Amino acid sequence: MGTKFKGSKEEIRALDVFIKLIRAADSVASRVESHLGNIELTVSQFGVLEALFHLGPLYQKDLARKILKSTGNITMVVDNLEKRGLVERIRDTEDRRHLSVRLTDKGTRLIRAFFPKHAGRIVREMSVLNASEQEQLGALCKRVGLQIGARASGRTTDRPS
Amino acid sequence: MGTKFKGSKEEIRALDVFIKLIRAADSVASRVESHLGNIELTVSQFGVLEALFHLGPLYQKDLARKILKSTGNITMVVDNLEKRGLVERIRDTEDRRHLSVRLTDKGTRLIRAFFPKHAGRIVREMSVLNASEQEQLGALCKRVGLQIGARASGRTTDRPS
DNA sequence: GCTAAATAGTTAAATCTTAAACTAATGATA
DNA sequence: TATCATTAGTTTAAGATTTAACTATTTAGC
Repeated sequence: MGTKFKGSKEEIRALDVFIKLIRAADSVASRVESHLGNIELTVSQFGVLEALFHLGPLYQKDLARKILKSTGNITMVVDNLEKRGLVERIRDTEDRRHLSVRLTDKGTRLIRAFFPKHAGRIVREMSVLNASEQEQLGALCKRVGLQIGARASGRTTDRPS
Repeated sequence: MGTKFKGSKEEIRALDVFIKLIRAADSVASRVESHLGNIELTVSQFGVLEALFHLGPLYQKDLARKILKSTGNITMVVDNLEKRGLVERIRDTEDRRHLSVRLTDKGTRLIRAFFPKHAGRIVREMSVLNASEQEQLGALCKRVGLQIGARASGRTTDRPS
């Protein structure tokens, strides 16, 4: 990237990788997510539907951790999905503090019809790398992401698994 | 990650790399940027100061491309930096549509004093990988980020360089 | 059983962000 | 020069996000 920073070899290398990592993620994500507008979903809304689709009903707390957003934000995201009849909240009878969020039939139909296109986009994005390169990238990302002493990812209490 | 998605080997691999890439970038960025609050700068504000520090005066258009934000957003970011006396706008006499943004002395002192700490954080983040691993990661990120047919990164007309 | 601490979720205020409409300036073309 | 298209930047409206304060509920210790 164009950064004309003068520092040690080590610094230059680290800064260069950092910016490439950030830009790659941003660029891939925005291409993959650019079609969400077609079904009137924000990235967060889609993330919630996707999580519920693959994992089944989840508490809002767990949704927040999954999509890397604050619990305050989840309240609004789920509100908006609920207004459109795509998900419903169910108060847990065991522990009444918990709200379980689950897909309605309408929500299930939407995500089931749409997810394959989404997955296809991701496959296409990643296809510039062959299988072994993809695995290398995944492994390296996992290591820098996990980082010893990693803090809350800026939000809530996310801990990449 | 916990995604219980059932698909082809290829799909599973691509989705897995995708989520690892997004999460790594998010997690590293939020740790590196978490200290910006100490000097009362947002991520975008810091990005502008850093770009001006390393590249010299830039037009707002170029700043937008550099920090991956819309030109509308740059107007506000530069407004806020200008209010604090960290940057100044200079109308280009050749082409009066352009506004050149440059660091004031105060802005230069701030970024000069602060940047080394920032760079240190990045070096520390990346130090879980050795030099050759860092270079591998950088090269792989560059390839997926550039992607053939890459569109606007969601904003304006950014094209990772 | 009470009380204190912890947890899940909501609300409100502040900020950031974008998209789209708009203004101003430039360039191209006749 | 008159007109049309393009470009840089600003403004506005709508929405997303976070933090912190708040409510409701549960758990643990006494």
